[in-house]
Amino acid sequence: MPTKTFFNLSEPKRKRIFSAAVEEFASRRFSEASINQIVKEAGISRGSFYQYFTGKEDLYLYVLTEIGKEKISAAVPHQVSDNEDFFTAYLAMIKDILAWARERPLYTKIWMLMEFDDSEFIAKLTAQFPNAWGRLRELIERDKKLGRIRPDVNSDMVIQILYNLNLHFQKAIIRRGNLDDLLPQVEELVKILRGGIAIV
Amino acid sequence: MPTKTFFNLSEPKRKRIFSAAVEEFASRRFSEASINQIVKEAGISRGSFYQYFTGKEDLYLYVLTEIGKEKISAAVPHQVSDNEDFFTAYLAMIKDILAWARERPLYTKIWMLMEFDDSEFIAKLTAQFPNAWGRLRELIERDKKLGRIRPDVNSDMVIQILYNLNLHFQKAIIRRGNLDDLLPQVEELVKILRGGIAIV
DNA sequence: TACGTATATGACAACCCTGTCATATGCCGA
DNA sequence: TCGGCATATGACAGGGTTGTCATATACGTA
Repeated sequence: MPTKTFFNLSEPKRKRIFSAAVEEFASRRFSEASINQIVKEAGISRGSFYQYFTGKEDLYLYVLTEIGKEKISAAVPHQVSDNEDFFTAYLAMIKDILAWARERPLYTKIWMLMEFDDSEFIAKLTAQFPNAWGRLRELIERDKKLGRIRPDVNSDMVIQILYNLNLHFQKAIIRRGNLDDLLPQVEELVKILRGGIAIV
Repeated sequence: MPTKTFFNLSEPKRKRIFSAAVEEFASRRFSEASINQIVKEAGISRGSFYQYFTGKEDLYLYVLTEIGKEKISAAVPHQVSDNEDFFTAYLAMIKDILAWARERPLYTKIWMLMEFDDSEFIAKLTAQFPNAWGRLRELIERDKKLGRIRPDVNSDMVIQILYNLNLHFQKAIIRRGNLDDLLPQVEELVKILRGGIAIV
């Protein structure tokens, strides 16, 4: 948690620091991110930084919290009804995420880099936050009971497939800003997931 | 390529350096690996290192070449016959990899860490080597013609699914060195890929 | 033995990084 | 105006990294 001193700062200054942090954390993994770079970019002195935050972890947590706040207030949580099956719910969710990725590419990149950081701190962090995929898992279980999904499939594996492919799509977005040909790909993925690829 | 001086060295000394390099490259990504650590472990001086190799890249390339030599001489390349379909071929490939991983855990870890390194050097390196996934793609195409795989599925998407899940498994292995529960997971993945999860 | 070549060495400069701390400046109320 | 508190600063120490280079030692041959 940032210090009282930090919150006493003027909003422009706070935003300057926040932006600098976002920029750094979106370009390097947490473990490689440099406080030096951040203070330079934010135009504050090294000493000041340690008067605002106890260290890099503190700042990172603050950035994540702020991003989370904005995301919650921005995203309209997708409502799932009973006659909407898992597949369409997933597609809707993906569309939400893709929209968010287009709107806030830096935030998305921070999230992505977090995925590829093996530091102790990041491991602990991701372990704490229960992700959105948990809700999706529940949908699979529900559809199993409703007779829409084969009860013998491993729900976790399905989530793993979707989660990792999602990561792949995000990577693609960041590389080449175009996301028009992405939705067809997701639809292709859903098609394969739904019916498999083998001829029986 | 290492210098003439390096190859003039006694075999024990060469092996000592090689082992130290393997150990370092198996515990940190290439970009994070430290020459200091390697020379310390190998018991040679910093100056000597630069008399053997032009730099870290040179050493890394040498290590990869040596590993490649050993792999080629050790692994019996898996032969794919016509009556063996894509799924069993894929499973066989995974089993080969797992066997190799058990035999040479450090080499496998080097290969895994390479996947998660975004440095320029590693990007160029992996771009050069045509990967095993290309061959797998050909198998899918073949099975489409043989009427084993639905011709309307996107082969690239199938490869993407396998590749990204593979990446995920790698990550899990790196985090907690256990690879015993991997095969069941891969089998579950194949099951889903084969027949899908929906009830029609 | 003596000399030239091959090999080994670690100090060095240069460049990163972090966290601290004595000092300086700003601000506000008495 | 003056004191006291809040805030800002950058030099500093200590740690890491890399690549170089003058020097020292070993080795082999004449």
